[in-house]
Amino acid sequence: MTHTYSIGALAEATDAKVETVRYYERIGLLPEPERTSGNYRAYTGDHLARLSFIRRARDLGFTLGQVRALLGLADNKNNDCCAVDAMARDHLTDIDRKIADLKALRRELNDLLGQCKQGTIADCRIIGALSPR
Amino acid sequence: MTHTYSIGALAEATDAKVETVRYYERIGLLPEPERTSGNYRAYTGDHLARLSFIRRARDLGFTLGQVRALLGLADNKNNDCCAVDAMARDHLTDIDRKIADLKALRRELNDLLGQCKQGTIADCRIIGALSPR
DNA sequence: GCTTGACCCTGTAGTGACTACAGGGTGCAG
DNA sequence: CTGCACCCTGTAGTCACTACAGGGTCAAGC
Repeated sequence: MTHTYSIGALAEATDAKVETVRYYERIGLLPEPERTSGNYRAYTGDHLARLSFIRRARDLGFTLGQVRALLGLADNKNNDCCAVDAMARDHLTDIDRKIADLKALRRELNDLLGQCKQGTIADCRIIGALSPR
Repeated sequence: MTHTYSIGALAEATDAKVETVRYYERIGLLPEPERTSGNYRAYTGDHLARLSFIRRARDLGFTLGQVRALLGLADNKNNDCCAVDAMARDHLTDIDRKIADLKALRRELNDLLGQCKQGTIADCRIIGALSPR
């Protein structure tokens, strides 16, 4: 007798929402499970493994499209590792760019706050910076 | 005779899309302009100033809700500056948190890539890290 | 067996900030 | 006049969820 999971149990085991699990099934990322006599979804350990993979990859910031690709690669053990490598490297490049953008943004806001003298809007350096010159 | 702008001209002047300009009008962020006899929107310099403000604030990462609040503050020159200040500070806190999150993510991906030895999926450290233990 | 509350189901729509498309009208240079 | 760029409205799509409506199922407790 193989152990099955309800959708709530599967969601809890993977720190996902029930609705998210149903969403992943709808978009084809997670295979449809068998159903109980009451029409409840009955997930297996394989579903648990797959969903864990998905959530972990999402936690690492991969898009669902990328997750789909990673799953495809993982499903065939003979695939070359370099495609995974390349995806991770591309993703790292994205992350580096986002960090740089955020740092530039932080610098600019800090500058504006540094000029802020506490008064009325008429004197406000931040509002002034947003307004056309 | 006051100068007016077509939607295309306004969009170009503010580095926005035409569709975005219409979107802002629909959500009430940008006031509806007069129309030409051909039913084309005829924007004024005031619209240009307001849209410039909006785009600039978006560039700084403020949400549209925050932009709406900033516009409200800017519209009354007698408002106290501290509300603007507080919004900018909150935003800075958000940015700091995002940077920290991205850095943690980068560290983790770097670790995984560092362990990557180039082989098949069966040996892949990244796939291994994503798969349940 | 009945009740009740937690959980499940499907279908649909909403979030935020855009973006794209369909189908049709306007303006103007050539 | 023609052709092309631009305009219009209305609707739907993107991404990754998230929420809600209305109804069914399950199981513990009485």
